[in-house]
Amino acid sequence: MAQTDAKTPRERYRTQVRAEIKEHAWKQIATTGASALSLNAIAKQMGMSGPALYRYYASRDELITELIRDAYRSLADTLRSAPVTGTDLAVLAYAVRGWALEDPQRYLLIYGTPVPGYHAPDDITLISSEIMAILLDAGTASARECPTTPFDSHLEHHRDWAGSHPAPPAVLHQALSFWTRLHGVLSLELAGHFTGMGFDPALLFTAELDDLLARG
Amino acid sequence: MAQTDAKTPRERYRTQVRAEIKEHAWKQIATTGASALSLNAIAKQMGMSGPALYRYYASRDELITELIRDAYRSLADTLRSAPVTGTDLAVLAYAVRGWALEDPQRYLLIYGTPVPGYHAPDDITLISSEIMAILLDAGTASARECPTTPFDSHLEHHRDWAGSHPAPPAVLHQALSFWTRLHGVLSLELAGHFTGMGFDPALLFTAELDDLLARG
DNA sequence: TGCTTACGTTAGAAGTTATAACGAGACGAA
DNA sequence: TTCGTCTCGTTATAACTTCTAACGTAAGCA
Repeated sequence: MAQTDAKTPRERYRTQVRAEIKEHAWKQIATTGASALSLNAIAKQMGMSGPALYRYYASRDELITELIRDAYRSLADTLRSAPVTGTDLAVLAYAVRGWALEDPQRYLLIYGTPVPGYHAPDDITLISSEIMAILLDAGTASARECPTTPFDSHLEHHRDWAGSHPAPPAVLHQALSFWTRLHGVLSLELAGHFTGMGFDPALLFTAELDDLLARG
Repeated sequence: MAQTDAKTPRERYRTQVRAEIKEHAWKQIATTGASALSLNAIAKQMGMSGPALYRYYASRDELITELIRDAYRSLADTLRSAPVTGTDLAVLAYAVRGWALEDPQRYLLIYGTPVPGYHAPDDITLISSEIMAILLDAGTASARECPTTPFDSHLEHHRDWAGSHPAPPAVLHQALSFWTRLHGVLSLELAGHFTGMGFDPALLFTAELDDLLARG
């Protein structure tokens, strides 16, 4: 997580309290959602009175931003340490799904409805592109011949987001489809839009994934 | 919209004020998002003081529920009046996209991150299944032969959500994929996750749609 | 042994949702 | 027209929220 090996005892205490605050914040978010996160409630749970928290986080937004950052990093770490055996984009998909189901609110904190005014700091978009790079790596490894679509041609000249990654347009396209399709199923499932419909969301997830991998 | 032809002048006034409240609520949601909707602010904009609104809506949740209901109905109406010319599921897709871009927060109010405790009333799920029925109708009209997937078999015995609709499993599957894929692209686009990436979200939307319609 | 700095406290401002009590006025009926 | 009822909008209040300000204490450092 954060730098635990601080120099002064003060810094060590500080980072430990910050971590404890985030701990309580996650517990609260898991049950009430991020929009209902209350600094006051966290403070009371920790046995100290309201404004004390502002020594550690300048505002509620700063705490949430840190939670978002941690969530992104957790997802990136999960994907990086997924047992990708050569051509398996599917492993990444199930890693994402497992990570999302493990803590739905954590997934929704990243990919759910954003606050209109909010703008993510640069380091968060960095982690985001790190995640895309992992997808591109796996996609490149399992690349296969498939007809070029108009969107592929478009990506040929609009691939800034891929940075200097050597993946061809078809792989870029596959990574984007991978992202949007899995998010489509996952977000609707986590938001509860499938409840009561009767079918198994896991099977729809697998079906979407299979269709994506068999494309061409 | 609502019943404008009420009997007594009192009821007429009441429904008009309720409509005006929603009007202001939508304006506020469009800029600040639903989570920041303030009854007090609406009241002040309408020239009356805070608690007066509670004569018209028992709580903030009730107002938001009504907004969600209206949003669902608006989407259903948009789809029903879309110029579906026989085999065109694509027309429905662009109708959805147009409706979503017209007021992103309205789309996110329906398909965005829900409040964990919230449970939609029955009439809302009715409208939701009405929307699914429209998709199934269009899918049935443009049905084509395609290999049966494991998920199709699953849907054969888990199709309660389709009610008594005569669509075969392959069409049910297509409707679900239609829903999840378009939502995947749309929600990420509306949430701003594509900003700065350089490519055109509309083209990715079209690519996903084309791939869906060419499946088989 | 001090000095400094960080921490936690209480007090308070400016918001929010929501309830309670009250006055005024509009509506419907006699 | 007059009268009773019922609805509406008001103010006051409670219980929240985030966040700032001022103050005392105590821990760390020289």
